[in-house]
Amino acid sequence: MGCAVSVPLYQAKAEFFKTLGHPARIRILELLSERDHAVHELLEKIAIEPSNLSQQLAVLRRTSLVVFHRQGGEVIYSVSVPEVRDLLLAARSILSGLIAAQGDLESELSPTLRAQ
Amino acid sequence: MGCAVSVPLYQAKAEFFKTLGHPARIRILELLSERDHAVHELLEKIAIEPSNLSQQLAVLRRTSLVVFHRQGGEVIYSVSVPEVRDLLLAARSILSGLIAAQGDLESELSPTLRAQ
DNA sequence: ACATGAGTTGCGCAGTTCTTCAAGTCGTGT
DNA sequence: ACACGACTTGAAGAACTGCGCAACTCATGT
Repeated sequence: MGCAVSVPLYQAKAEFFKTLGHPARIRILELLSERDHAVHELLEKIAIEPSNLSQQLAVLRRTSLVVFHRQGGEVIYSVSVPEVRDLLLAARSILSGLIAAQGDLESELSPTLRAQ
Repeated sequence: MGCAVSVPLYQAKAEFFKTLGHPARIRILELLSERDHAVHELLEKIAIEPSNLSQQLAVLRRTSLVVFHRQGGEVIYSVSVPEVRDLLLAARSILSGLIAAQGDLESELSPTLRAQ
């Protein structure tokens, strides 16, 4: 493949991970990877202001991780890249490994974090 | 879901992705997932200030993604969680999908962004 | 035409993160 | 004991994000 990309790949990767680096956005992607949701449905399940939700959706749209379409009065979002689900799962497994390891160390110091 | 958690999992995930959301840190992880590196070796391959590199290493250390040990005069870093490699690969494949898709659309609209 | 529910956008402030410079620590060789 | 290379830490300003409020758009129902 010809292809030295001029926006170096590692920078694109960083951008990509940045868009995943926010609790609300993670939550949204998790919900959408179960099934499509209208904005007001997301709103019921994620406790944030409508405008805030809208902004987070805009971030996800900008990186094309989600797409939307109108249907009657509502706007329906869906994940555009199904593999995102795998990525989230991979992250969870790494994460639980890390937490378990730290838990071992910290269980004496701060028992607070343990239960996941 | 049994599981009300003190640090909700999706928040921990977001934190995790945040630590991946920086070009230098991605670069470091990529290099370390090939083989262990001393700091000055990383410095040769990543064009940033020593102190900056050190800070980014500190971020990765804080989340336990890397570990280090001294050996003579140098400090050697290694990835502590080998699965990180898979995660980076997964990200790359999603990313190249996205870039390919966007490239198709944008090549006619804004040739500006392309090479870069 | 108007009101209403569903979403989005613009803006300003508060809080974070990045980056650089200067100063500090820790080993090794002399 | 001293100097030097290899790193790390601290601090401060710039740059960026996140959040809520108010204003706006758009489609539907009356």
